[in-house]
Amino acid sequence: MIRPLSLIKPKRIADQVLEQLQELIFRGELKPGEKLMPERELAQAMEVSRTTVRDAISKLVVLGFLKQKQGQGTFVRSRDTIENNPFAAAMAVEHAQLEDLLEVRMGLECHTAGLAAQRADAKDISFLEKSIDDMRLEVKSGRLGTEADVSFHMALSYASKNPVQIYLMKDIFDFLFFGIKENLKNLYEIPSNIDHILNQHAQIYEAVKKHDEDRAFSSMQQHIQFVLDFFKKRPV
Amino acid sequence: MIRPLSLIKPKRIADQVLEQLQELIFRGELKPGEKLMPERELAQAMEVSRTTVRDAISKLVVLGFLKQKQGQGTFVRSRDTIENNPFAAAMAVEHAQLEDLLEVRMGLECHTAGLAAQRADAKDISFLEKSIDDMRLEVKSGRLGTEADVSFHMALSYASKNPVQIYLMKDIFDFLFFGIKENLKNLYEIPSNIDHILNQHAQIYEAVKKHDEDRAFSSMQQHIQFVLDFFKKRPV
DNA sequence: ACACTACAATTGGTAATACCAATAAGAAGA
DNA sequence: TCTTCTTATTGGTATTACCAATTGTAGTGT
Repeated sequence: MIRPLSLIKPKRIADQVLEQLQELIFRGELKPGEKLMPERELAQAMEVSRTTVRDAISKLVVLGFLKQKQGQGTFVRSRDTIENNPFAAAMAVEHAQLEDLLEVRMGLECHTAGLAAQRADAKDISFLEKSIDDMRLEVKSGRLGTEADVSFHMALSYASKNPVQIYLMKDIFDFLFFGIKENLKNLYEIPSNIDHILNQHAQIYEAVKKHDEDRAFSSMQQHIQFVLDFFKKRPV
Repeated sequence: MIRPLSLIKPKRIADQVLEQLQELIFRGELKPGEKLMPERELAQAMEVSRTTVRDAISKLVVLGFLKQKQGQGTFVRSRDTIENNPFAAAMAVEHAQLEDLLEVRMGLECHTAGLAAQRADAKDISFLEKSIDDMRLEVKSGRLGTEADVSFHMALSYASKNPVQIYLMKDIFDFLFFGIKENLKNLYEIPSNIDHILNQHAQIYEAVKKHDEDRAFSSMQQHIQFVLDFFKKRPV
């Protein structure tokens, strides 16, 4: 046989069920937050076993499309939070806490701050400065200031001139501010916290500007420790 | 109730099974390509139902850590492709260098070493020790010793008790040792390098064992700096 | 009338068992 | 020796029963 025809696909039933459910979600017929039919009803409606339905649902849960709660039901989850985001996946699978992520940031960003102090050029410095100013403006105009906060940390990553570092930080903050935005609100809603954060940013900025590696490191350390302490005292 | 206690975790059985399997894979006791025990045997060995085992395996398949073949078995899969490895994606998209990745490791692993020094228990210590011994054996038997090297760093991650950290490290080493293995050969092919690395591992181990956080940090710093220097002098 | 308790219904989670389907390896036959 | 059939192994599906968490409601007591 020289030219094999388009090969037959082994039609696993669970995959067919998955496709149907996925299509419902993609088309928007099942909207985020909406509750699915019970597994038993789905199985009966599609004339397959509940085992198979659970298999399909289970995959969609891992992929972040669905969320199951025993005793309540299965719900559609807004997908943009987890799309291709390694941290979202890690946090979901390991059911990790926010503090775990902050610990990782502690390692990553302290080192980054040190690198930034070594390598920052005039452009980087001005970006950092602008982020601090923007955050002040945002807060004064009544908003939370989270966007400018992110800008500051991203500017710092860019100043480190390390592309992998930049990539990772982007993933982290995407997750933080689209995945668990609600949790972070607590931090920003307290005015005194904003002042502390602004001061800490300013200290990091000064250290980077003076190319003081050690001080940049320790300033970042204090900054993240502050956030860490806040969430340890205030469990979600 | 003023001070809420540490809330209890009703861990689902399937998740516990998943954790065990994942740890075997992450620690390198199950190597890529290797075949798992049949589902029926796993269920019997853990004294759970096959349904539960399948549930756990199913998740690991979706996550890309396992691959099932009907009639053959379940096999360990390395997540070294850009589809499911964030670092492979970052390196490819940003055309980053190996040194960039090592810089990120510098931040992540130094901090991790410090945490490990604080939190390591007897089990962690023994895993670290075993990894060093294994690496000596691997080298004496003519092999490169890369697998035991990875095991050491993964054992350190586990000692930090931070799930996000563990997950990230797994991704990094999957990429390093199955994505760009060729580049790393240079490092291991020089016997004196192996000696240095073994000594550095031993120093980290001692520091962790004595719960000396600062020394663990600095030992890891020296270790990664050594590797970094090697590749800077010997561009790929 | 209010608050609390107890019970029942709903729904996802686990178990046990049987059988189907694909694969590989070995046995039987040409 | 090669082919073909059988068989054992192993993942995939189905069925049924029961456990566990959640919610709502009816009942009870004050």
